[in-house]
Parts: sequence; structure tokens; C-alpha cells
Amino acid sequence: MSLRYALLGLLAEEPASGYDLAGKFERNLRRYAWHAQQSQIYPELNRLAADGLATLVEQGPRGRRTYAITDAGRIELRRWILDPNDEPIVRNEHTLKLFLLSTLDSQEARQVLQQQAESSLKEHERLRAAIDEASHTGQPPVALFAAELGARYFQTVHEWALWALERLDNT
Amino acid sequence: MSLRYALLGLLAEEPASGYDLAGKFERNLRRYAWHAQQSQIYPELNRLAADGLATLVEQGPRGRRTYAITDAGRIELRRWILDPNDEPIVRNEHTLKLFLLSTLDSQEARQVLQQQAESSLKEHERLRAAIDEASHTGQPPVALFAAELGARYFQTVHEWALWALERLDNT
DNA sequence: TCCTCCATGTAACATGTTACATGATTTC
DNA sequence: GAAATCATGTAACATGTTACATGGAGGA
Repeated sequence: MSLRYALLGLLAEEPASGYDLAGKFERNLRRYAWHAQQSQIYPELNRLAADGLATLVEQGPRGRRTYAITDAGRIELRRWILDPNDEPIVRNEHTLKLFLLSTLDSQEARQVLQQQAESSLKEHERLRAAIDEASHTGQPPVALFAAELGARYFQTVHEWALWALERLDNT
Repeated sequence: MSLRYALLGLLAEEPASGYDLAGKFERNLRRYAWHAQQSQIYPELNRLAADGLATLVEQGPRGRRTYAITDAGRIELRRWILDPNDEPIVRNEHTLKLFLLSTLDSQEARQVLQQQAESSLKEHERLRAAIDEASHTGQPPVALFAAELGARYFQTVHEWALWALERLDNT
């Protein structure tokens, strides 16, 4: 059901069409939090509307349908976020590969770690720049918490990869 | 297909039964890397064997069936790990909730952040203790890389949650 | 006019979840 | 002898993926 709440959460920020939501998933959620395809989003949006958690607020050009969250939707969303689920679902292909590093020989492991060190540094810098830029726009601080977590996460992965490479060399 | 490679990876470390693999998922992978149910593992193990990537090596009491990875399995596993997939799948219910924090009022956000600060500290300490204990057993350093990443990850989340709480209070 | 992007959807298939079914072995 | 744990599986259902289908609007 997480997809449902991800959509509800995005709609809680501002009204949006399925197309908009697919873009937000792609830009904001896919890399860290939740992956969803466009073909999943449209049917779920319609179910959300059928269940009274979202409502169609505008029809635009090219058949564009803009939805907003309803009061019932906000209540349901809040309930879900505040519910302390101690067995949340985690699936991360990247991390899985890092867990399986010990099945490679050390030259191959080095290759994976080097790729990792590079890509996490790049992600870190991209997020830092985005945060810098957004911090001038007068948003409430909470709006940048997620980006800050992302930036710190990629920095951690970067530092870890360098540490692991060093340990591998001293063997 | 990630489940398939997760199983192959675990079998690359040592031969195991479906029951063993379910336990390894639960203890090692579920929280950070990949989630899988016991009811998914058994059929996939059988498919792995049918495809020649794993092979039945022992039948024990209570119908226990121990599998080992084959050479073809190792090749396939290595191919997958080394393949730099730049759009890996990420699904993390926990992180998703953190991304939706800005849809809550500040008192509710504080509540979520406090829970988060606490649970990440606990996880961090648990992993540090496990690493400490394992570091005396003379394993190759690479065997502890994943645990180290996990420990650093939870420390990062912990520090971030404290930082976010502070920022929330200064508003 | 052509190309790109906007925009919504469906169908077939693969993967993942929940609930159930069954029984052996070990430990207290 | 009762309870916990080991052990493998299936069936019905929910969720997610890939490929396809369709067409409007805006800019070069």
C-alpha cells in the first residue's frame, strides 16, 4: 500500500496530475524512497479518487486531470506516517550488491567500490547544490529535511567506499 | 530478478537450505538490502536448481534440502554484481515516511523524528557490537564491509534526526 | 510539417504477500 | 507428552513491470 501513501503525500504538498506525479517520483523519490512506474500511478490515482481520498479538481488541455487530496485523504495519510511500523519494507538493489561484495575476488570488489565511491560523490554534490539553491527561496526548514538526509546518506556511502578500498589494499 | 541474485549471493558464501536462506534474509538483508518471504524463497530456489545455477547437495532430516551454487551460478552472479545498473530499484518505507514529513504539523513531525532518532541509535549500537564481536574471529575484512555500511548508515540517520529536531525547535 | 513533450490509459506477464497445509525433530 | 523449532511447500490475491496504444499542444 506504500504507493498509495506516496501519492497521497505528494498530493498533500500540492494538487497534481498523474503526469506531474510520475515526474515527482522520478525526480524526488525514485533514488531514495520509492520506485513507481507511470503505468502504476494512473490506476492508483483513480482508486484514490474512488475511495474519496483524492478528488478531481481541474481538467486541462490534452486531457490533463488535476487531483487534490481530500480531508479524508489527509487523515489517512497522517495515520500511516505516524504508525510506527517496526518491520518496514526495504528493497535496494544497490545495497544488495554491496552486501554481496564478499562473493567477488578482491580485484572485482575494488571495481565495484570505485564505481560506488564515484557515483555517491556525484549524488552528494548534486543534492548539496540543490539544497543550497533551495535554501534561498524562503521555504520552511522541514521542506529540505529529506534532501539533507539524502545528501548525508550519499556522503556516508562515499566515505564508506573509500574506507573499504583502503582496507582492501592493506590485505 | 533481484531475489534470484540475493539467493545466489547467499549460496555463494556457503551451501544452505531454503530455511537457512529465509533466516539469513531475516537477519542480514531485510533491514537494509532486500526483503523476501519464505513463500517466495522456496519456489525461486527450485527455479535456480532447474536453471542449473544451484544444485541439491544434501538431503537431511525433516526433508531438509541443502543447495550449493554451481559454476554457472557464480558466473551469472558475478555478471549481475559487476553490471553498473544506473537505475537500481529502491523501495524503503521508512525513508518514504521521512520524505513526507513536511505534510505533518510540527508537533507530529517532532514525534516521527524522535522515534527515528531512537530506533536508528539502537540499530547503530546493535551493529557496532556485532562488528566488534566478529572482528575477533579472523574473517577477511570484506566480510564486515556490509555491516560497517549499515552501522554508518544508522549513525547518519540518527545524527540527521537530531539535526532536524533542532532545526524544528528553532522555528 | 515534423518533432518533442505532455498526457492518460490498458493488457499480459512477473513478482511479492497472506494465509494455509503438513509433518518431523528436539528440548523441556 | 507438550511446546518450540525446523522444514517445505501451495493457493489466492495484490502489487509491480514491460510493452503497447492513442492522441493533443507547442515550438522549430
